[in-house]
Amino acid sequence: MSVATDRPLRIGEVAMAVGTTARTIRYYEELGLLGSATDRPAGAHRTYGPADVDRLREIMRLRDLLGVSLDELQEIVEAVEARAALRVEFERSHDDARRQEILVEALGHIDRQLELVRRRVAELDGLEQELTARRRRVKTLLRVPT
Amino acid sequence: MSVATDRPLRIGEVAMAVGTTARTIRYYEELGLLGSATDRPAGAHRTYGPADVDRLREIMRLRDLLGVSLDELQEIVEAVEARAALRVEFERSHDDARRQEILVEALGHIDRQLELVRRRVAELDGLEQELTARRRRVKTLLRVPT
DNA sequence: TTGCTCCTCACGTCACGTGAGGTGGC
DNA sequence: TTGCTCCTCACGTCACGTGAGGTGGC
Repeated sequence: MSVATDRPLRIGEVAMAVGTTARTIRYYEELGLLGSATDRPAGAHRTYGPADVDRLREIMRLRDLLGVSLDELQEIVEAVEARAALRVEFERSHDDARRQEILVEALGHIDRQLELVRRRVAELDGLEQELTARRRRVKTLLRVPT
Repeated sequence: MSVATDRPLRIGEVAMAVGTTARTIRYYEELGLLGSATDRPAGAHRTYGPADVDRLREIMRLRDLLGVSLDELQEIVEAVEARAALRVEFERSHDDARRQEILVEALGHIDRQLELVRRRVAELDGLEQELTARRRRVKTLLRVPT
């Protein structure tokens, strides 16, 4: 779907792709949410790969949909990193007990996020119920079915 | 469920009831989201009735669940007011054509809000799908069913 | 009268927006 | 070389948080 060249992207391209601004991306880097290339010379352009784009997209989705502060996001991102690290360890490990441990931990991370998502959905469902109830009342008064 | 006295509430009580702070309530009043008692002497305590509490609760819900800015909220609140005014007019009117018009307009307001709510729910559903998919993969690796 | 909550400034903070002035890559 | 996007300060803004100092009602 996207342009399939693997050429590194510049900050403006990334911003456009994920629907934000360059300023926001720099800000997230400053906060440590994005992890900057440590070898970038002062004043040089930032470059990004597909993994960076995915990561930013996920951060923004959590921010928007769950309404968490960037402080809380920091924690979530750390958990995501931890999961990635665990994944690598998992792939390499041949210790079955350790592999089990890693999976259980990963499950915990996922379940905590699911909790947040489901609570939100429930709240939104409540709002939707109310709105549809109102809608029905108005419709009834209009004498037009459904 | 709540304390059933109809005694007017003070700002701290309202804040506690709806889960916010006095500062926020004053700020919303300043922005015109809440409509202040124009006859309150300078320095006198603010008082609130049940209708005020309901209104604040609705504003906060829209803010949190839909993630709209207070600027956009302003518009929504105005729409809510308009609807209330139309409701009064509707009750009093004996002109059937006018009554129809009012209902149609009310329907439009409701449908616009439903649109926002449903879009959000769809986005959250997407996120939930992804998380449950991940969960399933981990579970499979753990060799524990569901 | 003593606490408590309230009041009004007013400055601080978080998550960016928005220029100002300058440098770097097709 | 000319545009364009990028860079780094740095101040502005929105939605409040947080005292500072003072007044008002059970």
